Amino acid sequence: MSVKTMLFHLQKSLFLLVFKESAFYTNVPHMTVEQLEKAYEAAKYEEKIYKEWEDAGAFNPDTLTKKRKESFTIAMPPPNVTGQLHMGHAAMLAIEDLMVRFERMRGKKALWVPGLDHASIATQNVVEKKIWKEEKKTRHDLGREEFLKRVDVFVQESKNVIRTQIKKMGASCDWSRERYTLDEGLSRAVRTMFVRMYEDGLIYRGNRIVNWCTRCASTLADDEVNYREERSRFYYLKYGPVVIGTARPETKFLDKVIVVHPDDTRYMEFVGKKFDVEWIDGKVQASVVADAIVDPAMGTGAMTITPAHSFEDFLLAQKYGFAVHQIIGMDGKMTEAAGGMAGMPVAECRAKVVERLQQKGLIDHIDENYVHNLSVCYRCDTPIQPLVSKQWFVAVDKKPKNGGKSLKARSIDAVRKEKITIVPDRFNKTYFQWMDNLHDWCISRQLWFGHRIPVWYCKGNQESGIGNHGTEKSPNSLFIIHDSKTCPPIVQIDPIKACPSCGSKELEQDPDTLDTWFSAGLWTFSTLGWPMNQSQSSGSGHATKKNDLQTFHPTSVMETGYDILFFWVARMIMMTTYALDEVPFKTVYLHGLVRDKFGKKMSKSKGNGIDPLDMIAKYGADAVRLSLIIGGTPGNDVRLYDEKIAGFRNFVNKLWNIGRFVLSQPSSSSERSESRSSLPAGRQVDQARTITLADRWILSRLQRVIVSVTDDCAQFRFSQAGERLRDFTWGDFADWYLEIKKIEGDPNDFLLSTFDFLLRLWHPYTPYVTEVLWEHLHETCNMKRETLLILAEWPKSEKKYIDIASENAFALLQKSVMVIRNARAIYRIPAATKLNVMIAARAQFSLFAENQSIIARLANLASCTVTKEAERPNDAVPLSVGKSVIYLLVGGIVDVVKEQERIKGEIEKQMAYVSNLEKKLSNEEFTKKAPAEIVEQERAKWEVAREELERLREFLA
RNA sequence: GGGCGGCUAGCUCAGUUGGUUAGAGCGUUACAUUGACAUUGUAAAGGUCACAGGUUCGAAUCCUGUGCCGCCCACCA
Repeated sequence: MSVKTMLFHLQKSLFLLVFKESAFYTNVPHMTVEQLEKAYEAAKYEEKIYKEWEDAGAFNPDTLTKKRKESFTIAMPPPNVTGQLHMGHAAMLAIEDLMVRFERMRGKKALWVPGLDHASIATQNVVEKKIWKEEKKTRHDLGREEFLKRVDVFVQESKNVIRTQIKKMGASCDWSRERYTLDEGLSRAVRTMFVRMYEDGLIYRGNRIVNWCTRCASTLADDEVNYREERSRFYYLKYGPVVIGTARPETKFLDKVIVVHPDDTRYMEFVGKKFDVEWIDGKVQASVVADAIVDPAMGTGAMTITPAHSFEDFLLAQKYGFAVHQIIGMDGKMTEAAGGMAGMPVAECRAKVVERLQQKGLIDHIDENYVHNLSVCYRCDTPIQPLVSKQWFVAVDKKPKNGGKSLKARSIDAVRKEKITIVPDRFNKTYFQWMDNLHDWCISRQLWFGHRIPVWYCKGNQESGIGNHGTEKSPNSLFIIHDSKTCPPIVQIDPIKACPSCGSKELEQDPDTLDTWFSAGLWTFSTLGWPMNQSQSSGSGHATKKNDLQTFHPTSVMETGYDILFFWVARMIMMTTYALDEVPFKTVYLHGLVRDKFGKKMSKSKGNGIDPLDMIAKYGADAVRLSLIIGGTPGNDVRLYDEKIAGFRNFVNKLWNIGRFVLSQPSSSSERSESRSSLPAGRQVDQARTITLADRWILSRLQRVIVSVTDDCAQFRFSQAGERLRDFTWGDFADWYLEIKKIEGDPNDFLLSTFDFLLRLWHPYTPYVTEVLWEHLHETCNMKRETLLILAEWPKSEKKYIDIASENAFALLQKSVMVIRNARAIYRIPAATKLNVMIAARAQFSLFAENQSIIARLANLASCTVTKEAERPNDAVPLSVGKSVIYLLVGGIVDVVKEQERIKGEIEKQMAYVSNLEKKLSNEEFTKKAPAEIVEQERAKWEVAREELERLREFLA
C-alpha cells in the first residue's frame, strides 16, 4: 500500500483511535555505538583528521578529479613571521577555510595558497630587541651579514610555529604551494617588478620630505604613521615685524621667510619686503611672502617656514625655490645648522632655544595647553621627524612610458568598473577616497632585513649618489640627485660585474631594502609563479606548478581585515593591474577586528588577548571557528570571549550526540543495510518502507535549508547560513524529527540520509566533528566510504521534495503539542500528572488520528482521543489549533477564574490583531496600491485570525 | 575639517532588495531528569527597533536633521 492510499483510507474512516501508552516501548532500539564518548572530545580527533585530509591530497587541486573545471582561488594573507597567531588570524583562517571547503565540495578546483610575510620592519625590530635583551648588542655591532643570519634563524622557528597554528585551525590550504615573501622566486618577482617599473618611469629616486623614525632609523610610508593626541607648549615668538606661532622652536634656526595670507590686512604692508631680524643665533634677513595656504585664524596668522621638517613647508619651498636646510639629522640630533647646539638631541635643544629666546626677550607668550596630533611610528610609537632625504619612490600619477594609465587610474578603474567587488560595499567609498588622495609612495627603507633594492652605483668614476644620507655631508646641497660626472645608477634584476658606463668594477648595491608592502603587493601572482611560468624550483624547495598563474589567477576572493585595505589591498590592486593588466581578485571580503568582551582591541601589551590555541585546546577548533563566523557581519568588529566559544562547543556536542543517536538506530545497523552502497538523500523516498508525515516534513524542510545555505554562502552571508543551519539542526531535526522517530520506531532511511546531508552542510563550518561522524556513519552502515567528507559533494536541493501540504500539516501538529505544553505550564500541572486529551479534529481528522500517538507522547499525555466533532466536556480546558479544538480533560484541577482570565487575555490580544488587519484591508489605498499577493496574504491572515477569535469567544461562553 | 560605522530584549548580535503579531544565542524565571546529549529538555518573561521630522497604502529597513559611542582620513606653522 502506498503512502497516499494509506492516508486516503485513514481520512475516510471514522473510527476512534485511542493511543495505548504501552505500545511505545516495544521498538525502542539499543545503542550500538557505545564506542563513541558521550561528549565530543575534539582533541582526540583533530590531529588525526587533519593528517587524513593531507594524506588524501585533499588540499591540492592537482590531485583532485579532472572533472573539476572552474577554479576557486584564495591567496592567504601571509601572517608576519614575527611570532604567534592571534584571534584575528584565526578569524581569517576560519572564514577562508569555510569558503574553500564550500567551493571544493561544490566541485571547483579549489586552491588556497598559504604563506608568510617577512614583514621587514616588524621582524627586524623583534630580532633587534631579542638580541639586545640577550646579548646587549645592536645590529651594527653584529654587522649586516651576521645580523641577517640571526634573523633567518628566528624566521625558521617562527615559520614552524605559525604553520602548526594554521593547521590547528583546520585550514585546508595547499602546503605544497606554501610561499614566503623572501623566497628566491618571490624575490625575483620583486626585482623584476622594480626594474620594469623603473624602466617605465614609475620608480624614481629623489630628494623629498619623508617620514623618518629616528628609532627605526628608517623612512615610513604615509600610512605607516600614526597620530597621537598630545598636549604641549605653543610658543609665540617675536620675529621682526610679526609674531609667529610654533610648537617646535628648535627647528627654527635658519627660518628666513615669513608667510602670511594675501588677504590678511594685518600683514599686507609687509608683503614683499625684507627685514633684519634678531633671531636665535644673531641677525638674519627675513623676507615676507603671501600665500593662500596660510590660515589667518591659526596662531597669529603669520608663520615662518622650515622646509626640511614640515610637509607643508617643503611644498612651499619647492613652489618658491627656497633653500632647504636640514636642522635635525637622521639620528634625531641637531645638525651643524644649530650652531653651538649641534649634536644635541631634539628635546634638549628645544629647552635651550627657548631659554635663549627668553633671554633675548623674543618670546611674546606661551600657550601651555596646546593640543595637537603628534605623528608617531606605527611600529615603535617613536615621534616621527619629517625630514628631507634621498629615497626611492613609486610615482602613482604618472603614465608608464610604455603606455597605459597611471597606477592610480588603473586602481580606481578596477573597482569603479566593478571588476572588483568589495564586501561590504561601503568600503568602496573609503577606497576611492584613499586612492584620490594618494601621493607618491616612498618604497625605500633603511633596514637590513628585506628585499634589497636592485640598484648598483658605480664608485669608480666619482663619489656617487650612494648613501641616501648625503645630507649629512653637505646639508645645503640637497637637490643634486647625481651630478653629470657620476655614472647613472644601474637598475637590473641580477647583479653585474662592471659598470656599463665606465667599465669600473667598483660597484656598490644600494644599501636600502624595499617597503614590505612592495612585495606584498605582488602576492596573488608572485605566489603563482610570476614571472616564470615553467616548472622551477623556488627557494623553499617547492616546485612552482606549471601554468598556475593561468589556472588560478585572478584569484577569486581576497579575504582580510578592513584595517589593511590601504596597506595591502590597494597596493595589490595597483601592482597587479600594472603588471598583468588584470585584477588580483574578483571579490574583496573584509572581516572586522576581533575584540575582547568589552569591545577593546586585543593586544599583547594590554594582556586582554585570547590565544586561539588555548581556546582550541579547551573547546575544539570547530567551536572556535563557529564563534568567529556566526553572529557577526562583514566589516563589523566581533567580540569574542570564553562563554561565547563555550556556547558553540555546546552546539558541536549536540551535533555529536545527534550522530550518536542516529547511528544507534536499527536502520543504520549493518544487517539492515547490506545492500546499501551510498546514501544520496532523496533516493530513499522511493525505497523507504514506511514514510510518515515527519519524514515528508523533514525532507521538505531540508530542501529549503539547502537552498538558503547554498545561496547565503555563495553571497558571503556565512553567519546567516550558519544560523539557519543551526536552527534546522537543533530545532527541526533534533527537537522534533528525532523525538518523533523515537516514537514511530522502525526508522527508515530518511533519518540517515538527512543526517548525511547535515554533515555535508556543516562541513565547511565544523570540518573536524563532521568528518569524524562521516566516518562512523559509513562504518556503522557497513558502507564503503568512497571519499572523505572534505571531498564529498555539496548537497543539491530538489524542488519535487518541497511539500507544502506536509509542512502545513506538521506545523499544526507542532502547534498542538506546544499549546498543550503551554497550558500545562500555565495551570501548573506537574509533569507526573499525565493528562487526557480529546481532540475535536473536524477537517483535520485524519491528520490528528494518524498522529495522535505522537501528540500524546510529545505532550506527555495519558491518552489522546481524536473525534471529528465533540461537545465541550465538563471541566475541560479548550485550546484552539487551526480549525480544531483540543480539550484538556483536567478534571477539577483548574482554577475556573484563572482560566477565564487566560481566555480573556487571549481574546484581547487577538482582537487587536484582527482589528489591525481589518483596518488595513478596509483601507482602499492599501488594496489599490499594494501588490495583489500582499493583499491576498493579509486577507488570508485575517480569515484565520478571525476564526480563531470566534473560537476563543465560544470558549468563554 | 572630511568621511564611515554603531545605537534593535538585561548582555552579545542577526534582520538580503520596504509587506512577520520584530528574531537568535547567552542570561533570567518556572518545571523536568536513569538510554543520543545537563555541554540536556519543556515552557515563560523581556523590545515605542536612540530621538525628531519626512516619503509611502505600509518604515527597524528609504530620505533629512539631532544626540551619544566608536573608527578612518586629512591637518595643525
